[in-house]
Amino acid sequence: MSGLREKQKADRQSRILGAAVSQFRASGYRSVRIGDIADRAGVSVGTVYNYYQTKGDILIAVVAMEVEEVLEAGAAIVADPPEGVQMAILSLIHGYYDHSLEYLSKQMWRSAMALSIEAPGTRNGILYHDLDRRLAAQVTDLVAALQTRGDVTGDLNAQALGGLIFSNLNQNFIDFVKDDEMSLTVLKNTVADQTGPLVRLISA
Amino acid sequence: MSGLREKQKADRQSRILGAAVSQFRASGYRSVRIGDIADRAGVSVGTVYNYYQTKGDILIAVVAMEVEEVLEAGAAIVADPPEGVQMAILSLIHGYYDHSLEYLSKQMWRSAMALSIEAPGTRNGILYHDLDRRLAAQVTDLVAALQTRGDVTGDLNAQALGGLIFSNLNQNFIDFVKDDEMSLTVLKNTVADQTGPLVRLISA
DNA sequence: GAAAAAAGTTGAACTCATTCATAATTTCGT
DNA sequence: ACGAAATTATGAATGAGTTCAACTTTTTTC
Repeated sequence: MSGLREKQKADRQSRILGAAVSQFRASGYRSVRIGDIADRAGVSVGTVYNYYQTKGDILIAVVAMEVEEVLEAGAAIVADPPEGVQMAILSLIHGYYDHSLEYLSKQMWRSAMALSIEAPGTRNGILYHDLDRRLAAQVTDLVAALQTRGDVTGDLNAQALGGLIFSNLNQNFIDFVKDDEMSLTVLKNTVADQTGPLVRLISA
Repeated sequence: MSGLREKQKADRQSRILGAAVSQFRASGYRSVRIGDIADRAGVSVGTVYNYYQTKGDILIAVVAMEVEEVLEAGAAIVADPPEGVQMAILSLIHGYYDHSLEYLSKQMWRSAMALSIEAPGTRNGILYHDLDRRLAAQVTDLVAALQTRGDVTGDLNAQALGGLIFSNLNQNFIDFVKDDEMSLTVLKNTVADQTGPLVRLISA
């Protein structure tokens, strides 16, 4: 008979998250009030705070879902990269970008990024940073895999190259979410342009 | 007879900015209340809002001071770059980094970055973005100058290379301000490691 | 099965950025 | 120099995230 409480908890947690996500997407993170989320989830304001420490926590939970899926798709590419350095690297990056708006809108990404930058020491900031770190590591893994396969010059530092490529794809993604008018196509082209020279230079 | 008002205005504006900067540096942007700034500046809360539209405006005003000076120092390097691609690029980057904490603390940078990301369409966001854009353009200018001098392979796209280098120095700077423990030395070393391979590859 | 203990829910109260109607001050016309 | 007009200063009121002491519900104990 100890299952009731757990069931109610899981139920409430998912109602709160669901209410939050749909309203964040519809009206933007900022303009959704905790009271709105509470109403839609059928709980009180205080209860929302029993499940998520801050409003930002709810947002970061969504980001985590998104990035976990992105990482999973990326792992498949790293395990068996397409032929050609350019193709391999770009398909990883495009995989990231194409999935990025599955759960989150640009506005939500902006708020999440802002949160993680302003409060890096909080649970949220750390969580976000860790996701970033894992993405960067995955890019490095891909470079290393291409080196092993002989596609990338062996004497180059995979760590450094991975960091360089990741910082570029990340920075361009930031520019993308900052500009509501910018399309995924433009984002991809910009990154292709910027990593293009590098890719040609490192190809064995 | 029409000078009194202007003098008072200039005086108040600088008192407000001064009060804000010293308190931001001492206690961090977030924990300083508008009332604290008003008290220290000898004006009312409402008056602070007559001079700056939001709390963030005050912070961005400081960022602008900082970056304008950085750009000025950078222009001198672009006009007459040190010998060697590595040296030239790193001295520009180091110039940026070394000046970056003149007026702003890491905490203040974090808040400013968060502001600019979350609200890119506001006056503040646009201002910040413009400063970023000018920094990226300066890096591109340096690459182009090095190409003209024959230090960098001529057939490479200076715009793309500049973008790549800038995104990397910017991303690493973000990591730097996010980590209170990280020293300027570590920051410089990381960037040197990551741009190193690239620099070697593009040297004529 | 009832009462005590534990866990969870609630919404009013608190803080702080921002607004706005009113009051004070400076400037201008005569 | 005086009153009207324009500009600016003021701080109480508003709105939203967050906290917390009192109240409910679930679980455990006997």
